[in-house]
Amino acid sequence: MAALMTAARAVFKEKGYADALTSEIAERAGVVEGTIYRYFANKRDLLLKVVEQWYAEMISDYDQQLARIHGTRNRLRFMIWRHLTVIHQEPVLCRLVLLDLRADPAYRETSVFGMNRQYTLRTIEIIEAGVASGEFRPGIAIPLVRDMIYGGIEHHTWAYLRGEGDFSVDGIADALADMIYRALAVSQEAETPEMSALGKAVRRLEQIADRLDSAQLDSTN
Amino acid sequence: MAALMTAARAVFKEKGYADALTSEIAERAGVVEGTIYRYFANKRDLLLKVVEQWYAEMISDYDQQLARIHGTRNRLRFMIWRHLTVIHQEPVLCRLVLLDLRADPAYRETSVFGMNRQYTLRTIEIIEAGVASGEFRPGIAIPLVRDMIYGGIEHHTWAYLRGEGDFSVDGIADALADMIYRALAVSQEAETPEMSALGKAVRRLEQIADRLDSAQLDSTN
Amino acid sequence: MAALMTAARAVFKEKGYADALTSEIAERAGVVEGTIYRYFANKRDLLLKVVEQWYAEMISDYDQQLARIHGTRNRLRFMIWRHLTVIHQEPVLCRLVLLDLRADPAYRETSVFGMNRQYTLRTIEIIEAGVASGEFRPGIAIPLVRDMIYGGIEHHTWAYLRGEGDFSVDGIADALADMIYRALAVSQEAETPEMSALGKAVRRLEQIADRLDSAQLDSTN
Amino acid sequence: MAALMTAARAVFKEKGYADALTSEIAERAGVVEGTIYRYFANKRDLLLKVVEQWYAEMISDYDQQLARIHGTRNRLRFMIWRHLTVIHQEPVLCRLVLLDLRADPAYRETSVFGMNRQYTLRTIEIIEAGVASGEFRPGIAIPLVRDMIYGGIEHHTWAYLRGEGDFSVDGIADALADMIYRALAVSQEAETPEMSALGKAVRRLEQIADRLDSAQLDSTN
DNA sequence: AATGAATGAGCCTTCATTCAT
DNA sequence: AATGAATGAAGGCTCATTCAT
Repeated sequence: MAALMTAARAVFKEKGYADALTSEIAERAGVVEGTIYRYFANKRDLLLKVVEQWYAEMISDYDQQLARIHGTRNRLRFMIWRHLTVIHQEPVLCRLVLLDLRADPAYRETSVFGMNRQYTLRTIEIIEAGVASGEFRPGIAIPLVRDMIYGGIEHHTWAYLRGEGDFSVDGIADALADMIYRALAVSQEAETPEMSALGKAVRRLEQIADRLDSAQLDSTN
Repeated sequence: MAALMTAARAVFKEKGYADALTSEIAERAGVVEGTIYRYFANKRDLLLKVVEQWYAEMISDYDQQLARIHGTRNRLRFMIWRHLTVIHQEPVLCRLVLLDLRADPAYRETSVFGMNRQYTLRTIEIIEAGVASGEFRPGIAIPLVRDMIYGGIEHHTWAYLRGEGDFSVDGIADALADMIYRALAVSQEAETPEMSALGKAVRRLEQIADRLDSAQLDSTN
Repeated sequence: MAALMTAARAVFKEKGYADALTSEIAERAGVVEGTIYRYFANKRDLLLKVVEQWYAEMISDYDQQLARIHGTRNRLRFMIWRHLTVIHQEPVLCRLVLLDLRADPAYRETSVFGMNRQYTLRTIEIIEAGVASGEFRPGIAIPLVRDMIYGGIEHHTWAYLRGEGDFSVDGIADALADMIYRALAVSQEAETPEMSALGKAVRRLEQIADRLDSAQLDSTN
Repeated sequence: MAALMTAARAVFKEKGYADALTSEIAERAGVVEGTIYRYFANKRDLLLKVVEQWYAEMISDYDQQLARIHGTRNRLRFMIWRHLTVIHQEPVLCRLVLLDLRADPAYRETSVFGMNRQYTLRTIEIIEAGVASGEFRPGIAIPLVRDMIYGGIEHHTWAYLRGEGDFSVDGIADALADMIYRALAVSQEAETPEMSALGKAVRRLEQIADRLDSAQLDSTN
């Protein structure tokens, strides 16, 4: 039931999982507590369904945006930037996933586990494509790279997830994307001042080209 | 009191924080429950003290071992390998830190926060030394590198922390150390004469980009 | 829930507040402990509700009886006599109010505070009416008179409230009513033996008239 | 031990009895907890001794001041004013006596009970002297007067004892002393000749009342 | 006289879940 | 489909007092 999902999402966002009361969720949805159990096996199942829906929204959004971005470096940066944005916008839901779902022994049997796989799959595909095109070295431990990205972001944003201070989505995205790119790139010769400047110019042009693509898409819809 | 710390550590390792009973801790230490509260403010304080002691042991061990290891790459790999080893040997205590301590809003005021800083400080110093010696590039976002290392490890070992399967300490240590090294190392190539021509090309590209940017801005406003 | 209120009242009367166990209250009401907390915020709230109900009973009883009693002196004596009777019949509940409720810093925000106001309001109105009719002096500090009455009664019955000995409701009522009347009456000439005897006779006749009134009321219902 | 008494009095005044910790009392006295029990049977005994000492100070002070005050009315007012002053200056200690000592079933066996007797004895003696000198009526229920005074004051100052607002020592002393005086004073008027006729009328009324009483009894049985 | 470490019993409260209506 | 009243298990914490040294 949509009203229950909406109510649950709101309450979970305000209170977190443990402090969210089924009674409050029911009240906000305009039903009695017992009704929850007609649609959801238990409170945890309700959380699972809420997070599932959230992931579905995110994945769909990723695909739309990613379709307009070209170049391994840009796409990689986008994935990082987008994930940082999610954390920045929904810290409480992120905490729920990290603490209440991922830590559960049954997490792997969970639908959210699968959706998270999908969620990070784009990053892996970008890296694989980079390897295939020769832009990245062969023999890279790709899952480990994925963990460096997502784990690095998670680690870096824990204070924010805890409710302390803030962080710069763009700044972190730039620095992290650069570092990951360097770790994977086939040669490291690029670091003369001229090559660095060339890289920047090329990236600018690519971004402009992306924007032109998007503009075209928008005008045709 | 040592007996209480030992007992608490054992019970926390077996049951986790929430499922650890103060009554069981007291019983194993051979005292009554009330005695716990002469030495510790509450159950959480007991956890804090246990983790503190554990960190102290680890930090001391690190320093002893690190003194014998030379070379940036070796030292970096050691830090990674050692952390992986800790997770491999004490997954439950690691979970406690990750889930029960780090997520707490008061974590920053905690002694464990400070010890964790110390714990990762070695890694930061190694990187700084690498930069100072010219082995690593200048201008590296060192805290972010730290987060890639520890967050990457954490992310990679979550299944194990959850109690699923196993992981290869040495394999991960090698792959991760290599990746981090590449991300930080200066380029091996020297500057070539043709680079001056590159500079000219770059400047031309930048001018094109500027023109395109201006054109877009005009049409969208 | 009525059963819980009944059970709670009984247990509070037997054990006092601190020694009353929620488990026993629940058991006597034939429900489980948790059920208490569906109807009452906590143990103290339960006490509050029990005392509230008791006050409501008393106030209603007062009004019924007071309607049949005429004459300032008689009405004043009735209020005193009735309060003494309450203490005589329910010493433990009175102790609860005096020690556990009235001493609480939040007492003033309590519903019982308001009901106690109502409870003593009758006395104040009787005195006010006495002043209005010229029977009592003008300029009397009425709240202080109320405190002399209720405080005097309380002070006088503390040994009984403590469980020691007994006291004569009628004797104290007579003596106290007389003293209060004297303190308030407009002239004190009445104290010749003849006037004293006259007063007694008149009061007897008034009481008989009251009884006749009541009898008539009863026979018409 | 004086240091313990001083420390205990301070802590009791700050925290009240229940919230006063023996550990804090010991600490302030510069001894360890166990030492308390060398001088006092238990925490309650410590409270008793502290209150005893306080009463002794007060009684001595009373006697000094009372020696200089003459006239029944003045002496009575002084007793009232002095008691109000005590409450005004030491509300917490007063609460301790009222709630923690007086309510105790063993209060009567307590030394404080006796001292409180002494404390109020002065008031009783003043009234007795008033009766002996003919200033007050004979046949007064003196203990009840004492209760009206001390109970009235207590009732009137409960809000203050609870920590709410303030009260005027002098204003209340005046009003209460006046009221008590009126309640006790003999009538000012002398007997008049017509009173003998009144006697006859009274006797006739009594006879009517007797007949009515009998009639009622007959019809209801 | 003083220490100070150890005692130890006991109860209020929570809230997801159920199931007869 | 919805109600909503009832369930019921479980555990951290306190602090005055003791007693061997």
